[in-house]
Amino acid sequence: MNSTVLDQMLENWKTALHQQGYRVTQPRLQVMEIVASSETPLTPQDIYQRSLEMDSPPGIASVYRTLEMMDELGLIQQIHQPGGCHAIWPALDGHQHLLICTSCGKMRIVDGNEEITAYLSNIEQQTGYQVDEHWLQLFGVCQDCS
Amino acid sequence: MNSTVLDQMLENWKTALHQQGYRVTQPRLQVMEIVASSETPLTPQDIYQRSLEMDSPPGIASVYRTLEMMDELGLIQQIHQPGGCHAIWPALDGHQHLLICTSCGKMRIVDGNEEITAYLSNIEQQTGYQVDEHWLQLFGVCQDCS
DNA sequence: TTGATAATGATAATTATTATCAATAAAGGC
DNA sequence: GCCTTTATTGATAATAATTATCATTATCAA
Repeated sequence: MNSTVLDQMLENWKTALHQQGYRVTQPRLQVMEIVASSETPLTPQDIYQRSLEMDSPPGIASVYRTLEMMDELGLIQQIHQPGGCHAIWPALDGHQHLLICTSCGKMRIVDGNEEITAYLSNIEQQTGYQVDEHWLQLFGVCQDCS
Repeated sequence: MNSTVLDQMLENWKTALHQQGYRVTQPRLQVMEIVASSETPLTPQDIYQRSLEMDSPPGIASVYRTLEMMDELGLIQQIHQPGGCHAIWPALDGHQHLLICTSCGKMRIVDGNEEITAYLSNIEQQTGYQVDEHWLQLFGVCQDCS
């Protein structure tokens, strides 16, 4: 992310805060700058650690508060990585794609793996990456709940 | 998940433990039964809470230990839900699919959204669910790292 | 410049997870 | 079926992450 793009992103974010009636404060700017300029996804703790190298760094509580606000405004997204999260489900045969009802929590397996496999091959060719793993999870409302 | 399927799953899991030299203990069976019979993904804490209704429930440490073991054996998978995890990334325009290098952590956006959109329509028709949200994340090794 | 108040920092409280270690129970050999 | 070995457990301490509290501070509209 080059400097111009970064500046643009920060400007957009500041505008979003203003539009929603949030104050543009020093701690918020510091967190936003770290998030915008990172090459990799960062945890709140990562962000706090990096902020400590700045002059008068924000408190840890402000880091969390700023991230929560940015999430509400849709300025950031959460990235889910292997080894990260916590909910458990039996591993049935092979790789599966899950459809979770956001109302009742029920899950079901969806098929159509061939289409995804084809999609992944395309991606590998386009990017030169070797894709070892993928997650596809769908969230929606089941017939019982809608 | 009906009773026969559940029993079969528990049998398979017990066999897996034996084959890997793990003992089949009461606490492990209790955790496995809860996981196998649940209609929804459960957190370790959920599982612990449910276990408290059983006779001589396992300690919380055994719940974590059992889940860790089951994960190593591939008996369970982790489910990642909105609001759950912790790594942060700027939300760029619209919905995006992310390709993360498991070696250096770098991310890139992949395209091909049309294919995924078509796939999702199929799913909606097949299942009757209204799919509101989806996550597709790819993990692999980038050219620099391989 | 000032006043109202949103936001902050410091820190306490809460929650989740992992580590420790003496006591216990699973499983193979008899 | 009973021993013996030792993997596993439970209780709990330690660690880590997140959230809540509240007096003080800084933003920003007037």
